[in-house]
Amino acid sequence: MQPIQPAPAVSQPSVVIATSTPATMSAPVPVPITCADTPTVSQLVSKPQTGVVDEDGINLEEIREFAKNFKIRRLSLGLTQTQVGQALTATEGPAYSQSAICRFEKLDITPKSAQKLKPVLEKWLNEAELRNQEGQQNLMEFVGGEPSKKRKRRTSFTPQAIEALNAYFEKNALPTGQEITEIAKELNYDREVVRVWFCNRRQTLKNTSKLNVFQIP
DNA sequence: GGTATGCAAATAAGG
DNA sequence: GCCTTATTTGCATAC
Repeated sequence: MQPIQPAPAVSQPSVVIATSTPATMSAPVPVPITCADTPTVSQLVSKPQTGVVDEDGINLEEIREFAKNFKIRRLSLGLTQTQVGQALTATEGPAYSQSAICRFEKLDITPKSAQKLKPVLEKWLNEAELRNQEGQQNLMEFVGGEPSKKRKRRTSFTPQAIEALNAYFEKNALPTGQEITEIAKELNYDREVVRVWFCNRRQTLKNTSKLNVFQIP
């Protein structure tokens, strides 16, 4: 079919934050170049100057408390993050992965996300504890439900597909609808998936070149 | 084998 | 419908 090309040399969007300074200069500020990075709950909560309530009126202290408790209660039920994630995907409400549970427990998420996730976890955990009281078997039934779900599963492109997409991108970063349809057909991916790929690719390209502007020569 | 995390796919919102 | 920009979230894999 198609011989795999050596490498299009499309430099990966590695976020290089230039901190390497000539030995003499001692930088008092850690790393000020963060383009619009929304801070996580844990970052905010560990900052004494910010109160317990953030700009959007989210009670960070309450979330921190709940997250801590959630973990304790989850472990008491003998459940893993993976199990909780799977169970959440089964019950109604949004689906979440093990990563999401992990990030919530660590508060490695924005206050907004935490605020959204908290009631979902709260409700689920209460239900799980109730089931557990009725017997271990009951809990396991509750945990192991059917998949189904809202958010589209993340597509994993094959290395060959990425290579091909990058090749198209280098020729034309903004393909027309018709072109997208053809590329999708050619590579055998959903048209929408391909369209979003181009959007994301343009975005990362733009962001990385923005970052480069700040790099010390 | 459970948890943490980097990268990037998917989504939200505004135009 | 499609774009951009900002953000959320999950797969894959390192720890």
